[in-house]
Amino acid sequence: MLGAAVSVFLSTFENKVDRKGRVSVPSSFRNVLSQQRSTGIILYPSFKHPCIEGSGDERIHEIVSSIDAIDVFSDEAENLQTILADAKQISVDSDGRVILPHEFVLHAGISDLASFVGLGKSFQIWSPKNFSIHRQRNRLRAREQGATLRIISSSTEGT
Amino acid sequence: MLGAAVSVFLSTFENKVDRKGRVSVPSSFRNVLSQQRSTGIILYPSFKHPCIEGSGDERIHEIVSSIDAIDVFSDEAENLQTILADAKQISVDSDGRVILPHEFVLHAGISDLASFVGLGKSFQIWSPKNFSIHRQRNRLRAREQGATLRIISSSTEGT
DNA sequence: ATATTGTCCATAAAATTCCATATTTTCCCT
DNA sequence: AGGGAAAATATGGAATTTTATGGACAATAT
Repeated sequence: MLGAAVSVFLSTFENKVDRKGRVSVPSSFRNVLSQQRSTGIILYPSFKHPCIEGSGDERIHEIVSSIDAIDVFSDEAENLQTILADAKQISVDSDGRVILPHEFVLHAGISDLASFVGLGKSFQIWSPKNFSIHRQRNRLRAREQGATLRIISSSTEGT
Repeated sequence: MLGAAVSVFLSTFENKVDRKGRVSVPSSFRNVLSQQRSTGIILYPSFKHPCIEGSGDERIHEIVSSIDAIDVFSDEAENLQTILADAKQISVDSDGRVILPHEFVLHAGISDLASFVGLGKSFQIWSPKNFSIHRQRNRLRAREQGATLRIISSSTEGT
């Protein structure tokens, strides 16, 4: 275990998917999950991208309360409810591995490698090939939209 | 180290990278980090230069809160998440050393020496050769542009 | 039965801890 | 101020632990 314990999902890890569909959850992600007292991980297909969205069950509670907070019959509420309907709770075995549900694997185009991508409070699981395309596109856009960097540097200013 | 306890990353230090990829973090940098209560350091590849960007780990929390402050599905949020996906948290061992991640070493063209360059609130890690080129270019440009520099005085400085 | 799931063991690679040493720097004493 | 003991640094290497990953086996469900 890494001495440093930042409690957010960080960095990208590429792990192998074996013949039985098992794949190791990166150990630093497992640490974040255990800090959240998550019994397992929650997975659901992304509707924006060909990837799997993942988080501890903390995140699901947030989504549930968001739904409560908005109009029950609004489109937004329905979108969020779709997430819940599609989500699955997956248990992590004693060696730190999970089995990715078959439908999700198809949705993400994953075969024998899976990229776990840390996004702070949540993470994504991609096929490495799709992820590198996505990443490249994001980098280009981030460069065009200089605003991003401004936000960061202004919040550092305090210190 | 008792010296001048300046709480910003300052000056440049060239340290050896051993066979295992370990390199000592300059002790004055370590002092800054411990003052910031950083348990480790955050590293990520620079978009602008062939070098590694570094800072204390509080920066990650700033980025995560920036993400929280905006719409989860926006481009803006994704831009910021890209930074998290590329960043790594590295722990500093009891002897004050870190292991530079292989991808970052490649990006920066580092082999057996690494230059730690203090930039105030953050720092960079360069291969000494690339850094000297970079510095030279910066100096030339500064001279051509007349090196204007506006100093913002802090509130305590009166006048 | 047959396929799927969960538990357990084995192992190689990588990371972390621990120890050793040479060189400085700091500090104290006379 | 100078000498030297003590602490701090940068660096090398060894020992130990953690990970990721593959396979065997029993338990379950279809």
